[in-house]
Amino acid sequence: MDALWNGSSCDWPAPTVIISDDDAAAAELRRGPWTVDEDALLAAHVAAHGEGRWNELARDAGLRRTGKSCRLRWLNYLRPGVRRGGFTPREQLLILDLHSRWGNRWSKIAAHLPGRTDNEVKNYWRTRVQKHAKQLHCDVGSRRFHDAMRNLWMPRLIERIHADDSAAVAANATGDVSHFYSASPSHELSSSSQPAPAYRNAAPNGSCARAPSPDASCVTGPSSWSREASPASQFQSSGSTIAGPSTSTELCQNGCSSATSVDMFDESWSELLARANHDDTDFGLGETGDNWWGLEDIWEQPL
DNA sequence: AACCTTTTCAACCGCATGTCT
DNA sequence: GAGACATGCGGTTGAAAAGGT
Repeated sequence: MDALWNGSSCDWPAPTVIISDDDAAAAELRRGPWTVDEDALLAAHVAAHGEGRWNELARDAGLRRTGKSCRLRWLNYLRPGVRRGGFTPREQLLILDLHSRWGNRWSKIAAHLPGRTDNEVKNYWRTRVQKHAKQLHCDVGSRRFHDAMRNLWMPRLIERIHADDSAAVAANATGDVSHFYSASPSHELSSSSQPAPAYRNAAPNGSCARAPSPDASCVTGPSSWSREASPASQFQSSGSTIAGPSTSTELCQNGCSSATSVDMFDESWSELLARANHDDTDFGLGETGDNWWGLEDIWEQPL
């Protein structure tokens, strides 16, 4: 295989690779980071011809990329509504909850986080959550770690969510956040009356500035509130009275308007470590079944 | 300032599944 | 039904950025 760096108008060039001798003139495919020109080309062709048939699109657009690469670039970066930047506390809470239910079903989890991609969720889990499990000297699938999540991190997230809500209310001087905690599952992504999400301004400290992008903002297009129908009904609490959002969709919808993004682990970790390192602390939990830290349980806990 | 280590995340890979002929 | 091709998914990689010494 013959790889070489191919200069371009981008900040950094992408290498090209010869796939096989049989592919003759069309054999050179670019790999690595996408250039601004490539992004523009891809976006223009998707706008003109729609998504799908990626191999054909790549060929027609003159992009020396595989169809797979084009699809990935579009879905993870160029697609309208893609959000970038740190996860809000609500999003973090939702990820923890949904992962406890579904495991590494990243695309399924991401589907409940408007504008977030499976890649982002997956990266979050691997870099943040697994890192802290490692610090605890346990596996993310272990009871010990689940208990730590349930008793320290998730309550902290909820506290933070409440604090953010209160701050938002104070700022808006409306004095009413009851809609945030409505037990009704009617708050769906497709709501046409959804106000412009505040998350457009929520990207923390330039976290979206790394990759070459034609778009300086961290949202590449219109909000994706109505992007898809969400199976929110499966998250409704099972008849119990809960203090928080009744559905994950609701949780995320509200969370996406949160203006802050903080890794709550960082805030509570010294405490967590102190407790966890004190022999085999079990955090005083009894057996709660397979779903150790589902949202329904968390919301019912006194803070 | 220079070097080294760690963290982050975009992009790639292989495999599974779906769709078309 | 079989084969070819397209698409989607989850795991992994590697380079840039950030942090530490």
